[in-house]
Amino acid sequence: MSRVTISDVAMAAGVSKTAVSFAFNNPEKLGHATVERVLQVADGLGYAPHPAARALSLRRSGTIGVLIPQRLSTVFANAFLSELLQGLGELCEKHDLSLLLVPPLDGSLEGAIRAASVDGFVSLGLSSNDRALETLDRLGIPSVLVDADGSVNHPTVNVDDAAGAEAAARHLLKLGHQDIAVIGLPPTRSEVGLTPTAARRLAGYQAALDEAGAPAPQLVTAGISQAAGVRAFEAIAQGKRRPTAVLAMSDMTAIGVMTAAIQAGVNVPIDLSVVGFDDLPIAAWTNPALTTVRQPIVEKGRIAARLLIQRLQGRPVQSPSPLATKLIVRASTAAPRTRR
Amino acid sequence: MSRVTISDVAMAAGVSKTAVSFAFNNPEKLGHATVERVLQVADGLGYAPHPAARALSLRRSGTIGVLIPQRLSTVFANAFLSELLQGLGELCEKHDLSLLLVPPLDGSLEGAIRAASVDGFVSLGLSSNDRALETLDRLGIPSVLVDADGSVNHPTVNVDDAAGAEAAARHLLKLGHQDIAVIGLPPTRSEVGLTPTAARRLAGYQAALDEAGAPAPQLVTAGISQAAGVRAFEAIAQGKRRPTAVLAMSDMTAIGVMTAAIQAGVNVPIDLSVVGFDDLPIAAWTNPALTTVRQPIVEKGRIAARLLIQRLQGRPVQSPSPLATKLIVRASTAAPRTRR
DNA sequence: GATCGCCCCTAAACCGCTTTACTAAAGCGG
DNA sequence: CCGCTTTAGTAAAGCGGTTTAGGGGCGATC
Repeated sequence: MSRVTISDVAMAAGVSKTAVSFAFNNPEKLGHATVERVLQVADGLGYAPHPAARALSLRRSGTIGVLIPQRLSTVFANAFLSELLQGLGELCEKHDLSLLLVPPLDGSLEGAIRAASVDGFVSLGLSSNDRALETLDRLGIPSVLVDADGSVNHPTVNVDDAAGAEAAARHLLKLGHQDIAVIGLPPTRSEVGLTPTAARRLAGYQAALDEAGAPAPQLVTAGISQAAGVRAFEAIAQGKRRPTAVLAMSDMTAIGVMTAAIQAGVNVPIDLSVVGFDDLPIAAWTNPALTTVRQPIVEKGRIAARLLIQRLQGRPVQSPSPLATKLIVRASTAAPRTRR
Repeated sequence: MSRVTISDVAMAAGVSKTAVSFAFNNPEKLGHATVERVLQVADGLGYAPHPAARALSLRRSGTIGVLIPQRLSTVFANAFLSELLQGLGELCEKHDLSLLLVPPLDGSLEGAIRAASVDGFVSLGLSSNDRALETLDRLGIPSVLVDADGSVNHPTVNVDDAAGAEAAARHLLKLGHQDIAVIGLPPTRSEVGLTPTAARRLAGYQAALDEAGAPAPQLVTAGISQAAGVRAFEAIAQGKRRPTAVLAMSDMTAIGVMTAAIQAGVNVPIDLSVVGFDDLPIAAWTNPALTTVRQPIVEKGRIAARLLIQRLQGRPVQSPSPLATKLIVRASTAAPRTRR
């Protein structure tokens, strides 16, 4: 009782395999009556072409992979990926493509890449020296990079992280903050360095602080989860000089910091200002509502998908210029309580 | 400059294709030296077995599909799927499986099912009369159902929706509410009726109301997005008799209702109590924090993945009993302002 | 009446891998 | 030195589709 194959249909309809294939894919090559009959028989038998066989023969799978440098349980705890998938999904559905989530396999992204039956990849947060990129190139799989370094080989979709970060830092400086802590994103995997986005945001913060002659910020690294933010707050709170403001590179981390701060009796924003990054939907709903840097994540997904689809169709593509970011001031930031 | 195949490696290493295959998959069948040499050559050439060819030959793809009855852009606007994917992802990564997102193709789930190269499906929200289920059966693809009707053919993972809903309604009744509106989930696709979860929750609400002898609730149907919640509030507000409380079947919808209510100058919870369903992380962060029914979504994903993996390994599985739900009382519910 | 062209349809090659069945050579006990 | 078991490797047959090249029939053309 194994699967119905094309041969079964051919036999039952009294035609060749070719005819069956044509009936589905090139009906104009066959007489009208034959097409009808074949389709009828196929339907009766419950025939569906085997996707892997089809992919092998056609040299395309109708699937695009989303290369995710972290474990799914980690990355789905942050709505960033959900937003991106909304954008990707929109375009993919329009072009009858499926999305394959490709996280590291046994810790190795390269292994996961090799094993994935996809026509192309949308890769997240890869730095240009990542070996995964090399693997993609060697296998010749078309790829579009999101949140990456500039790459010569691949179209890349980025936002203006530096400008956004700079605006965030300026906002705090203008409010009068001097003691600022920065909560950075960790490297996504042990073997690679700072994430491209993290590097750019850090540079943005730094540029604003330098320009204002502010002291170097305390730098803590934390994951992208709320729990990581809680730990980051604890790390900061232990320091000898308590900052009056925190710049976080992710909304979820910022929320974790707020949670922990409020829990510890610290008033946000009076005693501690907090700024996030991303402007996820939840940012508008926290209490106090989160001041953060908005980046158009859904749009990023749409653009990435569009570029990849264009590449798959053989059309030339070029990277768009970085998308604009925008500081959204809400209630989690205020002037520090006292300036001495 | 096409892809390096197993033949290329065989030729370069001076052995047969069989030997190359063995070197990767059954090294013990070959001399140690040969294995070494083949692997060396393969690595030098940048060889990776073609996934589709492998899938065709092995009759397994190493991928499990997540059957999603709605468009990705819709469904990812609600954190439910993210949570579920955390659970699914956890188990899948452990077993070296990838996840393929399978939304309807041109509106047809069945078409999407046929086209997906997967070893099994985790299907969301399918009612037992859904034609998609029939398709799954005919193709003989192992499946596990989540949030479905009880099914004889497939293991099913459910939560105790009715009890959760009943608890939510009781909570409102105990506070003194009599005029209650229910915001139901819409059918996921036009051709099917009420979602199984929606039906069970509705039954739960109804049971509590009947028991208390409360009047029949006003019933509005709205999507699972915040925007849908906003529209639902507007629909309710237009009615002649304004309810003092709202039971929503989804947190996002509930949040939309709160947004719209507050926007319209209605005080939540004083003038309007709102109860959600799911207890997504965001529910704790809204202002006021949302009273809602907690269901263990991540755990649901874990269990579904575990069951499916067991089925794929040929081990017998049986549906677990429905997982417990729990009413989480926060700040969005209170006694109605005045009882006449 | 032979030739051509057109319409339908098919045989067979191919996509790239796995695996069964088999062979040649080596090892070994008697 | 012979027959028997291992060892090390191979040829070929799948897996289930698509596609190229071509064959048979038949009406139109010359």
